[in-house]
Amino acid sequence: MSINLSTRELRAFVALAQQRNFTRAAARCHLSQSAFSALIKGLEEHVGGRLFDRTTRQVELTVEGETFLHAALRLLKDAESAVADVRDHVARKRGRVALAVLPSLAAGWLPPLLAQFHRSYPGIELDVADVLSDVCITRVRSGQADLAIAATRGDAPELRTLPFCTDAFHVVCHRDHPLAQGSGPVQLGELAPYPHIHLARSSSVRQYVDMALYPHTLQTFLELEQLSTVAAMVKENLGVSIVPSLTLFHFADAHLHARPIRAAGLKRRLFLIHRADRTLSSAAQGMLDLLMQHKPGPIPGRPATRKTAASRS
Amino acid sequence: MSINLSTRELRAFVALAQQRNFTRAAARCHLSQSAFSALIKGLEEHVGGRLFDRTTRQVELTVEGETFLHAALRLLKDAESAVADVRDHVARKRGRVALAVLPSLAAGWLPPLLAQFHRSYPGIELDVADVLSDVCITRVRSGQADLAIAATRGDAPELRTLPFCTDAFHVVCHRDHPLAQGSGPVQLGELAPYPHIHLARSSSVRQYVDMALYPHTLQTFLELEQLSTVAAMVKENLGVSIVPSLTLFHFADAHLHARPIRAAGLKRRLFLIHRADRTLSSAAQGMLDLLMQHKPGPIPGRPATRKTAASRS
DNA sequence: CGATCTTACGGGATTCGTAAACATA
DNA sequence: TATGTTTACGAATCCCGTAAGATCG
Repeated sequence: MSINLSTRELRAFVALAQQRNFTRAAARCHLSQSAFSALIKGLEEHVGGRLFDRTTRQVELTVEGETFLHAALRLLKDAESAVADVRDHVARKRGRVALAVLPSLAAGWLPPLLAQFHRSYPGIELDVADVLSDVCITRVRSGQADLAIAATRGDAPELRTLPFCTDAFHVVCHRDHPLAQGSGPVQLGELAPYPHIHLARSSSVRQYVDMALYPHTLQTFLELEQLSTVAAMVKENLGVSIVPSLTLFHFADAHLHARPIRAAGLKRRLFLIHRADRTLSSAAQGMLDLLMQHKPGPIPGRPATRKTAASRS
Repeated sequence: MSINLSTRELRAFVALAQQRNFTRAAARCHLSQSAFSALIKGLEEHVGGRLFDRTTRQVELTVEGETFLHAALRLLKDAESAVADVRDHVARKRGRVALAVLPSLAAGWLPPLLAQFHRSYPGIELDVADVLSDVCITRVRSGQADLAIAATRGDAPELRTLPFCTDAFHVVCHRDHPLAQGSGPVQLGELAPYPHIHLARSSSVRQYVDMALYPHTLQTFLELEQLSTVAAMVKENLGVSIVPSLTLFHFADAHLHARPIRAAGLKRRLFLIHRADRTLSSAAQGMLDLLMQHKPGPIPGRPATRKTAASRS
């Protein structure tokens, strides 16, 4: 019933249809003329009818062969492009990688890495969602993202969570603020007296700080959505703000001052998350390798140089 | 470089992609599990990358495999339909036959045969050109028609001409005309005294008659294009007309009378013509067989019953 | 430990190439 | 007769199935 048909047969058929000569077509297929003849004969039996009219002097397509020629050409083209597609994807000449990354990393640390990735694999489409941790994880679970970098572990069984890096906190203030006197680390307790400006959406920062200060609390003066707004407010000396060290690039301004906070355990851990039940595409694996090689170092804004690559076998 | 890919491999791939289990997929392909495993392995080497992630417990498509699955499904469908196309054409379930037939035959003798052909092969499209001999032959030479029935031989080397039948001539006149006295054959000489109505376009008739009468000639009274007009004129008793016997059905009328003409060599020969350098399509061969089996007999309007079939091996 | 995929290996079918037979212009 | 296709046949290759090995849950 359902027959077997190979691209070799199709190529032989097309060669003969074009050359109209067994000997030349056989040579083009790197076959002896007799093997080629047998191959065509077999193909004709497969498809169930003669495809060529042949005398010793002339080889011509039959009407049926002519209709088959069109199909054969298209099949060959499609088959070759299908295989080329797979090869291109494996070779990272084509493909797509979708990332879900915390906004703090997405704006500061990620861009140069994406640029590097794009230089290496210019054919790969990139899709970055700069979203908060739980959305990052949701995206990976649903398959919308291949990789996520989030501040929480992915606890679903189908997810794999790799420790990525740790992020400390800095306090930022106006250069005229009392805290701007020194440039070294400050104790968390020193911050209590001052009005604070918080980033509402990244409530995880708030939780970390509250936990570390307990039973003391900070004076919340203002809650904002955007880090850049926080920076503007601090620049007006309306208060100080505790921010993840990786977001300090938002506060690179002559009127602002930043100091690291020294407090036991006051740091957040970031994780790289992907699905465990589906291997990463070749392109996504390449992205993972690159990200792991360039984890943010302990000093924000200065990439670590030691290699901690995880490579596919 | 260019690889070999067979529908067997594709079917195996699709089976595994759907079953996600080597053992079951192997069974579906009527293969041992080990042979199936090797086949998939070979396919993966062919396309140049892993298509499945497999542990002993789970078999899943890789991202690359998923893109390949779409292509594989389409390739299989196309390949099967291509083969089915050829088989349908060979089995005369589909196809097309183009005929070029003299108008005399096309209107009277051909229609019931086409009806019979269509009953036998309802999927075959038919194209009939009712044109004069030289156009018939031109159409076959140019490939516009598969078969022609014409009054002249096709003398080009790429044409094959089969004797088809001979056609005598009748004289038709009004029932009140002197010639209507008898019903048996008339001598050609008996016609000379009467004014004649000729069919201008089928000048071959004229040539035959002139040749047979030489050195005498007929009194040409009127030249017309359409046989039906000739019939109408004769019905008004404006003259008599010599027409090929096969066209007598145009003159089946109570007011008209027809008598065969007896004259040595006064008959035209009809030929069936097709290209010799291209075999007929299966459908056209079927048509040829049918036509040859039902050649018009010596008495017009009554199909011959003896079989003179020419069959393909 | 059980289910499942992979590897090893002998036997069998397929396919190849050389050479002779055959066909057509 | 010369060119080109088909047939014949031994040899190499490929593919299949059985059985043992490896791996994951």
